[in-house]
Amino acid sequence: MSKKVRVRFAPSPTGGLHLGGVRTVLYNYLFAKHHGGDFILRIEDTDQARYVEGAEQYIIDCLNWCGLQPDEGPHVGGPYAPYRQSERKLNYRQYANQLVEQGHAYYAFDTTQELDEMRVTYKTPENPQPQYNFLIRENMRNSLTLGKIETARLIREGTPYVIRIKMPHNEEIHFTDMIRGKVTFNSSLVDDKVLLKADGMPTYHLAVVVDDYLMKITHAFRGEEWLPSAPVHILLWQYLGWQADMPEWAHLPLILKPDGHGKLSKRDGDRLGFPVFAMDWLDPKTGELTTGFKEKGFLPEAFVNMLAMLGWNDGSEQELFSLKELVEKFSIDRVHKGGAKFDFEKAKWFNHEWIKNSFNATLASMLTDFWPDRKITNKPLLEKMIGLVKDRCFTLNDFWEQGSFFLQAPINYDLSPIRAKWNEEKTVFFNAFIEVIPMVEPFDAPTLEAAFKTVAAEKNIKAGELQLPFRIMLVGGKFGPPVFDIAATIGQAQTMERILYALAQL
RNA sequence: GCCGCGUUGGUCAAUCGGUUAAGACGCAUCCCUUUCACGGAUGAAUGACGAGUUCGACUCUCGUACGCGGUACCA
Repeated sequence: MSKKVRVRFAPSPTGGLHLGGVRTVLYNYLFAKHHGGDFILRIEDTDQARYVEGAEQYIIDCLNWCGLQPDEGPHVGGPYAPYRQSERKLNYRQYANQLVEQGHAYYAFDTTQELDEMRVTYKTPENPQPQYNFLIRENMRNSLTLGKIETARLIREGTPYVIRIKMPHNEEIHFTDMIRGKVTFNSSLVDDKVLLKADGMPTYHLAVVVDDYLMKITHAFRGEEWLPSAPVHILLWQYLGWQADMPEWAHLPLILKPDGHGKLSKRDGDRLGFPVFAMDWLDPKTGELTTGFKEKGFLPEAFVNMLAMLGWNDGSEQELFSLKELVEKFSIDRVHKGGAKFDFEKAKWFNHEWIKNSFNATLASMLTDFWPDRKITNKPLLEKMIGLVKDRCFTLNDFWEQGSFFLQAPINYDLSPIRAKWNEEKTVFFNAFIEVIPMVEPFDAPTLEAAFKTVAAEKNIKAGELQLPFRIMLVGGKFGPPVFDIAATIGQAQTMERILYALAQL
């Protein structure tokens, strides 16, 4: 019997959840669910310096919005609790000590200052960034150079120390990545990474391995930026004697900035005017607010759909997928190796498609949530309005711009396009038309249009010349769905009222 | 510098040795529409470069170039 699939998403609560992060979760989730497995959320909050209050809840909120609910996690519990690294502290030291006893790791007493000096001393044009490696560790203050007695003394005296992995000299380390195939590294080129920090917290390297083992993770997905540290993790799995349980790895391609090159960052969004976070993120330290896709008026389904297609497709021409369909069709071998540039125009297109395919009633309740300050009491009217304007809305925001005049009389009228050509005949026409409106039965678009044309013919004016004025009277500008649809939707009273108001202005 | 990973139109991308190299976004033109859009149609635009393997290479191999990532007591 094959073991059950268990994948985890392990963010560090240091700020907002950006596109790359959400896509990593998504692929984790899709893979787990596709194979009938569990999706686990683990919080990696060992980085005290960058830990941000509230970021964990924010991550959970984002996952909820996207519909990617974890099966296990700090807020839902599970058999391997706790799911926060900070609450698992004791475990890590135990394993780090084990590695030291086995000779795969050692104590290092070098101060920050000493490390800085080392980096300056050994810096050459050929080696601009010297590493704490098999060569240099011979010249540093660690248990390898100091000897047993001195090491024991320093520890007894409470000298701060870290535990570093002892990378072997000139060994081939290779592993199979589910996306990239076989990847090979030479151990001499990897430095002696710190495993346990002076404060007793593990670094990411120790923590992922220990946590993945203890939580029985079977598949590990992470960004491509982690590929260079994979050999450290592979070795740790071996040294700890857990090789048989090592998860399968998948290093996901990066999401790149639309212009130029490089990883997409928060700054790019600010600079180019689009969100890079799933939801609004208010940084409590700086007070800076970064807008999210949710608040920009994106449907979660569209957001997820768009992200899924940035680096994966099912090989067919289909582009629109629900989360359920994505789960059914996802396959890891179809994930791309190369990074993809983010394109906000395409993202909006996805949202537009999802808006068009959503029911009016669904959109109506979304909009009432989206506009908490705009008291919308007339739900049937809202739904009718949505039906008429949704084809032209790319985000939830657009609905107000495109359809607010259905819900309330326009505040600003731009009469300039008709003012120049205005004349007495037109005033006469509209006065006559108002008389007719109460008699139009039923008050629907075709009947009203017929009445409009009849009056125009009686008054000897071309109906075409009257349509633009009529539109502006109703909506305040040159936009919106067909005029008679608008009139029929807002009703007789509103139609007359708005004509009278505009007539007074003219 | 070193190591790793990449490279099909402007962007997302299909192709798993043989096609006129799909499709989508965006762009352009036309149609629809006496508003603005949506929509429909058409079009321009692609295999980084150089060798090799092969009857045949975008596809396999090698090299070059370029890009990205890493090179922290950050993840």
